Amino acid sequence: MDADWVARFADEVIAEAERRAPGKPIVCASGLSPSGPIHLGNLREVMTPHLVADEIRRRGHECVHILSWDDFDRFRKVPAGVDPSWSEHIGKPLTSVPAPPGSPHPNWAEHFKAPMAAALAEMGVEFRGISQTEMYTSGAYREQVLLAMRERRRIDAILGQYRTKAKAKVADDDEAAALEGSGAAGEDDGSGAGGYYPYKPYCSVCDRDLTTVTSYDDETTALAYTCACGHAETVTLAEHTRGKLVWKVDWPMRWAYEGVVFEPSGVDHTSPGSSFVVGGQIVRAIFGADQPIGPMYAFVGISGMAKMSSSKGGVPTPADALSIMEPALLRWLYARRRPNQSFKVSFDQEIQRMYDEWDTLSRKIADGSALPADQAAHRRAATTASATLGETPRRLPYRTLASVADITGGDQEQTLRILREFDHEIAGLDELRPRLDRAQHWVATYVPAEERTQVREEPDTALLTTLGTTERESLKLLADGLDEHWSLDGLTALVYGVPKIQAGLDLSAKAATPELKAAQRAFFALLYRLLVGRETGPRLPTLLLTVGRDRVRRLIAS
RNA sequence: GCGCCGCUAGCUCAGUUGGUUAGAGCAGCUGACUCUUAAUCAGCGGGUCCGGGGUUCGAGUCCCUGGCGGCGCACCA
Repeated sequence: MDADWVARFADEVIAEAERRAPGKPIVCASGLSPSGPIHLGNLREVMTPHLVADEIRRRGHECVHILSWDDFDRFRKVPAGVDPSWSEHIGKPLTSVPAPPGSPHPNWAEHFKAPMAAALAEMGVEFRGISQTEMYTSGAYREQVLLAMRERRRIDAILGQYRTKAKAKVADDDEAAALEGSGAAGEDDGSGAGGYYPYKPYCSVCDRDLTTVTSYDDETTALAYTCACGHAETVTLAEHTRGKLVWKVDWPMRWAYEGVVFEPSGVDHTSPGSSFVVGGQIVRAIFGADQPIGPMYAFVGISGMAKMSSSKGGVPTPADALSIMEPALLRWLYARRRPNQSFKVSFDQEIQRMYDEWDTLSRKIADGSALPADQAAHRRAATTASATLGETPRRLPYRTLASVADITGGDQEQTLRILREFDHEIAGLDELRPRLDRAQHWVATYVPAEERTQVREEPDTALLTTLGTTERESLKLLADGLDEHWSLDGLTALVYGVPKIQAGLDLSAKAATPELKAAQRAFFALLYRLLVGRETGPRLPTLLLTVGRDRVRRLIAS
């Protein structure tokens, strides 16, 4: 049996589920707020339960992974890059805010949910999405809402244990004064004159949550509120559906409602008084259910996209990552590290090393030499309980594909011709996809222009005129040999052979004296300077083939 | 102030409920190769498991205590 972190959580969850509700499907959960682009950090909120749920299914247990879309949350702020006029929607549910201009989606929440759902599908993540807007507005949580309101004083007391601001500080004047002086805003006191209420209605006139509950009657469920827009009314909570429980009550309510056994959360929920800690008390005391097993996951960083992300006005999303790597690789990044460990998703050169590691691991899996934990991570990345993720039929190294994409600029014909020199059995580019597409996209989108290979348009006459006779001779030898040696192997022999001939040796002589090696190195550097204006570049045979005979001759003619 | 997490090879990390001689990848070194540019293949070396105390026949693993680093919280979802 595997002993990686996923298997250990699965052990724990299965045992706990047996204790709580024997024989029932096991529930793992994720929650996402579609208030903006859903990034790679948020993906961990989904991948962690996904991997655990998938392991549970592999073991033959019935398991459902629910993904709660917190689309009934309030629209909090207008992100940079969006028309400031959207500020009029602040306070409305995310599903009532218009999508950003040009979006094909009906509202703000849908605009950000859609790409995430597509990325998850591509990654083989199966889940049951639950719109909180639908749940609340359909009255699904009716009983729970009424219960929470009935128990508001006990909820208030639980929350009160963690409240440190001035309100409850009648006992210690000095400390209260000190807190006042610390600059914290003291005006937003959730519990108004009428007391504490865990339910917040959206105003029936302006649809914003700038409301204050002023009274509630347990018998009739009559709830009176006022809104900052001037509206005031009394509704019957037993029939009202345009409002929600405050977050710290909402979350534990859903744990109980869905019977969640496993739901991780970000490290920002670890503090005393945070929603996970308070939620644990509330779910037990008010809703009579247990808190899920909930590991805290660390943040996911990125590398190599600092400039891009700021210019695009956002952080990279799973879709961005999938544009430069295959789904299995992205899954692997989340499977190989324990949740409490942070890691980075690479958009820079690191991705090449990442792919090398992945290919090496795949080979070790094939010949059985991989370590158990590595085997587990690989299997979780490449397959799920119900599917095998699509993979590239013929897998050439990512760095090779990237290098070819770099010098061909994505030209199909040239790409095929050059790659065939690496692997003669390639029938067509299709069998190199989708890895080839990802590598090409990476080069085109994320490799900085100054690191791209740029073949010179015109000869470097300034350099050519300074060359000595030996160098001129070497260039002539190369130019004269191009026709005869026009293949990957032939050109390899030629570029190494030119310095040999100049040293009085035969083209194919076996010799590797330090002097000859130095001469070869110098010759290569000269060719790079003349062809691409730098000291180094892609392997010369590859480069020469790509540039073409005539252009090579033109660039090195002295 | 309160709380969470981390500290194992040069780097990134594995190390079930304590149990032989603490393992991988990358980097490094050596060798092979007419294949330079972070090529490929084969092999090798490399650790005071943050410090101190304790429990135990036995501690990287458990307890206590210091240190360093990262992050979060104070009636926001």
